[in-house]
Amino acid sequence: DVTNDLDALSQEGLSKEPMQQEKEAMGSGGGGGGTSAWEVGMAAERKKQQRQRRKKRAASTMKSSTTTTTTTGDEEEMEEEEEAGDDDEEKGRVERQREHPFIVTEPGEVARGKKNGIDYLFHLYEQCRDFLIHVQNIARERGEKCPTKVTNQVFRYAKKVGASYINKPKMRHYVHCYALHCLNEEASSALRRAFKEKGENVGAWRQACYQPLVAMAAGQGWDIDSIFNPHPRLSIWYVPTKLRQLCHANRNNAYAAATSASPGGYHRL
Amino acid sequence: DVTNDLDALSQEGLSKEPMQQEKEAMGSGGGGGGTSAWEVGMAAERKKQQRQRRKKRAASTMKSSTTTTTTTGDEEEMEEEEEAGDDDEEKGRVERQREHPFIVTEPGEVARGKKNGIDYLFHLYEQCRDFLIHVQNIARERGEKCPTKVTNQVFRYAKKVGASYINKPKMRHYVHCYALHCLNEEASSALRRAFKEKGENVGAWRQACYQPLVAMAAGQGWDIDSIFNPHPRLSIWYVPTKLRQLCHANRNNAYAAATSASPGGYHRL
DNA sequence: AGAAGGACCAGTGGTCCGTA
DNA sequence: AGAAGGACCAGTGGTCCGTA
Repeated sequence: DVTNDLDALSQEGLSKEPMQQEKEAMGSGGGGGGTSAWEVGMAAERKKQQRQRRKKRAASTMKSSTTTTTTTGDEEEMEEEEEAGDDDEEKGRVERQREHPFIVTEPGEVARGKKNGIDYLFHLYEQCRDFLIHVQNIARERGEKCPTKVTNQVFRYAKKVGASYINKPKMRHYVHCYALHCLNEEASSALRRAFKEKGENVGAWRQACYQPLVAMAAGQGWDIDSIFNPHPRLSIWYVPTKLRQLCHANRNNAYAAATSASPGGYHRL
Repeated sequence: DVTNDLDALSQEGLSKEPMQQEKEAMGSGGGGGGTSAWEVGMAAERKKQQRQRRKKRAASTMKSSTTTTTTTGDEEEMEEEEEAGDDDEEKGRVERQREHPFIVTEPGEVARGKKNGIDYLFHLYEQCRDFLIHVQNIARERGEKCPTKVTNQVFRYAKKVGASYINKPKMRHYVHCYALHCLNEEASSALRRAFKEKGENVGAWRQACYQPLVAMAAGQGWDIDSIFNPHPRLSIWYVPTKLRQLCHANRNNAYAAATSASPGGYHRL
């Protein structure tokens, strides 16, 4: 009942075709307030990206790919003025819709071509937080138990209110990147600029986000939970397994180093 | 590896045959310190209850009851000096072992006959807390995620270290009784005395434990979580569904009463 | 009838791997 | 090769109901 039009609207044009059926389901209601600084920054981009939204709703029978047209990945690094592809409609194919892949952008930068930027990625985390708050309010109203984290229930709610571009594997995949952004925006921004500069792909940037977090945890006895939990926007996210493991491994290494600091293992005695 | 002999030992003789195989598995190691006030109080009772512990380990094939000997429930309200029944061994049956049922006892009172008292019930909750703390320590040591509640993992751990008399359905069943004990020991004790006096069974006492808790929650806007969470011994237990529902129902009733307080529903206008 | 607890079940956290 | 996400799976919270 409580549909979150605001969040859905703020999406407009950011991901290239984020929600065909969802828009239809919600109606494309006129712009409500609450526009964030980031959304304002994005506004300039929007005009050139407001098309392609029809396309048959992904039929559930679609899975049987009749003619395997080997689509080579050449449309990837397209020039920015490709004028927003109606290429899908051209052939009338019923395509599997997915979000455009992320590229490493610096803060404030909008991804061009069929790509999404990192500001957009982080925005998804804030949308999830809003969805969680809605789910919590509904639960309290009904006297049901109230989730403290972004759970399956929250992802289901996101889908229900039309944010089909939000899904669990994606959000879990980049949690630690968002964590760095929350905890040390300076460091996060510097890392993004550096990786953009080097022309690194998203995977490389994502990997590089771990180390600064481990360093922060080291200052808390490698207790990553004590880093996540006190932070209001981060505490609602499960600590990623790999980050937890990295912290643990570093703690053990530090301990091993400390206990064999002097030649001959002096500290062992 | 970290076996919790202490807790297991403190059980000695309280439940009649709490752990036959478990004792064997753990060895009946000599008494370690850490004896609680309640355990001291119980010590006098122990001498008369230190037998019956052999009995074949409950065979897993046991389920097919060959000769259905209709055991009538006459041995129930036995006199207290029944001298601790070796009756099981007498017939050499391979019986399904379970804990003796609870009876309503007043604080400090030990159940006689094949019964367990309420102090013993509450002691089980404290054992679970100890098990949780062990599980948490192990998790931290391994750098794994650390439970904040008594989870399946904790019940599994309890079984592993020999506390087979602890199980999830039982602990969940009486959580709110333990909650009242934690939050208002005076009220809890008074209720126990009253229900023992009236000769009520455990089920009736258990039901009666809900209302005082709802009344406490009412003082917090019927938010039962705000009652459980700040309490160090209670916060590790999930709020029982029925208690949550009762609080919600009472909130709604109170609201309905408030909005139709004057004749003719004045407040509605 | 009253009660203990094995065992089941719907929905979870976690992430792999078939897909594009 | 790099990436998005449907869908699976082991183990969870919750408690019913066959058992004693």
